[in-house]
Amino acid sequence: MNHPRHTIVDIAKAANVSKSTVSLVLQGSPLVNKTTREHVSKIIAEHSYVYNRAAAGLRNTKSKIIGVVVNDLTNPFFAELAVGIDAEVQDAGFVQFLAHTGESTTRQGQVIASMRENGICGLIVCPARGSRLEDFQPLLNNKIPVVLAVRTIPDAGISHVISDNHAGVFNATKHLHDLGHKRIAFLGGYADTRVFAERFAGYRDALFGAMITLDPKLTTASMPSRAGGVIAMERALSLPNPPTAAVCLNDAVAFGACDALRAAGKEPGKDFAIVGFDDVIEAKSVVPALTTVTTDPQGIGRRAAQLLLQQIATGITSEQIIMPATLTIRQSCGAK
Amino acid sequence: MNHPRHTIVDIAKAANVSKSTVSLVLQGSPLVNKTTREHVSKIIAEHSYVYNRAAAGLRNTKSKIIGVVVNDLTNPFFAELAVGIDAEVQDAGFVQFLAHTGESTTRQGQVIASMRENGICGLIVCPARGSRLEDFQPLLNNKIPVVLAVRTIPDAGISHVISDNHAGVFNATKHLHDLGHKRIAFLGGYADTRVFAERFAGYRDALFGAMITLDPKLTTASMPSRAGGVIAMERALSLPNPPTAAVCLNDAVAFGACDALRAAGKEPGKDFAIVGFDDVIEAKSVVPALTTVTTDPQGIGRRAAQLLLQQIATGITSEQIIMPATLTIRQSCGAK
DNA sequence: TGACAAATTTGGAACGTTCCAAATAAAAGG
DNA sequence: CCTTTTATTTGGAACGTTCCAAATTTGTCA
Repeated sequence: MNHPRHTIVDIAKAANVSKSTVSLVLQGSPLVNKTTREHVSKIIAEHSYVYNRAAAGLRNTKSKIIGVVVNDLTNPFFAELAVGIDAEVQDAGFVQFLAHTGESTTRQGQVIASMRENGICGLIVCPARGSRLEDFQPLLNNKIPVVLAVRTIPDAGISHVISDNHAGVFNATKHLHDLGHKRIAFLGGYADTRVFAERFAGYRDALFGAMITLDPKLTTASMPSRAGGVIAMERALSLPNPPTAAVCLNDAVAFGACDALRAAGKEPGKDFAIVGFDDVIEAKSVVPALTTVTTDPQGIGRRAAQLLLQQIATGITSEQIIMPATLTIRQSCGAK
Repeated sequence: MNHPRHTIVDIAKAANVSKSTVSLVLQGSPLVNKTTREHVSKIIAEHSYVYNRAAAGLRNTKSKIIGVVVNDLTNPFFAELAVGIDAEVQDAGFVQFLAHTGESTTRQGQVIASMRENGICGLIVCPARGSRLEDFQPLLNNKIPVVLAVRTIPDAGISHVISDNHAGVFNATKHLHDLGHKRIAFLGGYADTRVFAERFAGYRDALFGAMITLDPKLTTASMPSRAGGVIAMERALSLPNPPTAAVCLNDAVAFGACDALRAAGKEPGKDFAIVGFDDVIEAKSVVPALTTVTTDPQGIGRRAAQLLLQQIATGITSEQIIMPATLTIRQSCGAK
């Protein structure tokens, strides 16, 4: 039962044809005669021959391997994204190297280098915080397409697929205003990140549209995590004239904000309106269910993969795609 | 700025040495003179040369690529598992193909075949439901190590790393009994799966140890999902002599069971004790926080990767590893 | 300084494919 | 039946590396 690994030459010998013919059969070339093809195919199956793609790639440089680098697979949002990419990549007959960086740019550099040595023909990255254009320049210099997903790098001109942060937060803020709130906070995140800038702009513009002057005290930066949410909310509640509602940078911050509210004896959704961003899976099962901005991570993944595959096929043409982000109203905003 | 892709020969030419010397430098061989090494290294850096691992692999067959196949990346449990594998694999200087099967054995077959063509030297699989030994036989015939994670295939003798389902549920059941419960249900899952069999055995044996005769009516099979949990609990509650506590196949079922309890006007943790299995991330943040069996998916992943790497290095020796599963007591069981 | 040993460097074959140009076989046309 | 055309098949070079055996350089010691 222990078959040794066969090569195209073994098959050729067994089928009594030349290796070229076997190669042709493997590629499904129309040049080879029907009977020959059938005969050779049979031998191939019998020998449980395995095609060696690496060897093939040596001649014609276009591999069918793409690299996928994700900053945090543990986060359901990014896991969904990876699944979306995977689906598209598999359907196209490609295979993917997937690596997790845990927000480490060092790790990111290492895995990208390794993937390059292993001959990827394209790369999809959710860049780790602090990534710079230089981190991807070597790829681009070699005309290896790169697509950034979810996060982008300012002014780099690299293709990307991100969600509509501005519109999402704009609508979330507007919704809170429509519910009658006048003092709406913006909680969590750090101002030097792209995501913060875009979401904050949505908040600012919605307030402007509602004729509310922006009170800088109502914007509290913090880590974009649950712990950060606690801190941000505590600070907001301690203001002389505290807010009655808050838009949070993301769902994790929103959960933390709820924790802090309860600790202060307020019930989220009743005494205070909370909106998140991302619509992670817990959002709908938590109590009160979180009103949040829904993005479609699988969709972003699919789109990023499509974009990359297209660039691989037809050469590089940078393209920026913005995916819709819609408000999903649940209990935490207090809407009926 | 547009560097073409250089080869070892280009470097040799530029450095005025033979390609063999460059190869030696790349491998960090002690044979090459210090000055030469430095000179060549400099040229390599200047030319931003990228090593071609595929070409190298052509001669010495041992690639540094492993395949990872996961049935459902969307499930945080498996995402964590993937991260654990990833960490170990990266540290060992390997790179991984990762694919998601979505429980489709067809998809699984395709990706494994594809990975094989791409020259993986080992494979870690969380097999899709319904996987058979034959699905992995070709790999094994070629002496490519395979490690199953989380799920196993009966009597296949393939290496695996799973968690201690029996002990986990045994302790969970015992805990409920210690809290005074006499009628304890076992909810969710289908009897023809391995996981069900093992967890159910833990339940059965704990009851036996507590001198409680097993009432078959208290075991309700259903889909191992939240929806399945709802159905299973509804059925349990409709019994003439309903249970007062339940061990659920996994956390998803437990969440569904809570939904059904509330629908029936009972509060989980107060009027009814619930225990889950897996300790998914939501478990601790949900209300009431879920008492559940904690496994360490990252740890399982790491261990599986270690096992695989060891088998790759030293040849195949099948090994079965069982990782501990401990009870994490929170609110849903009603313990003080 | 010459002989020998040790250290370093080097061509070329090999790995499993593809692709080209050329060879061969089969079919068609006169 | 011979020539042309068309259909099929086929060696060999090439891809970028490694590894071996052999060549070359350097160092040591009498």
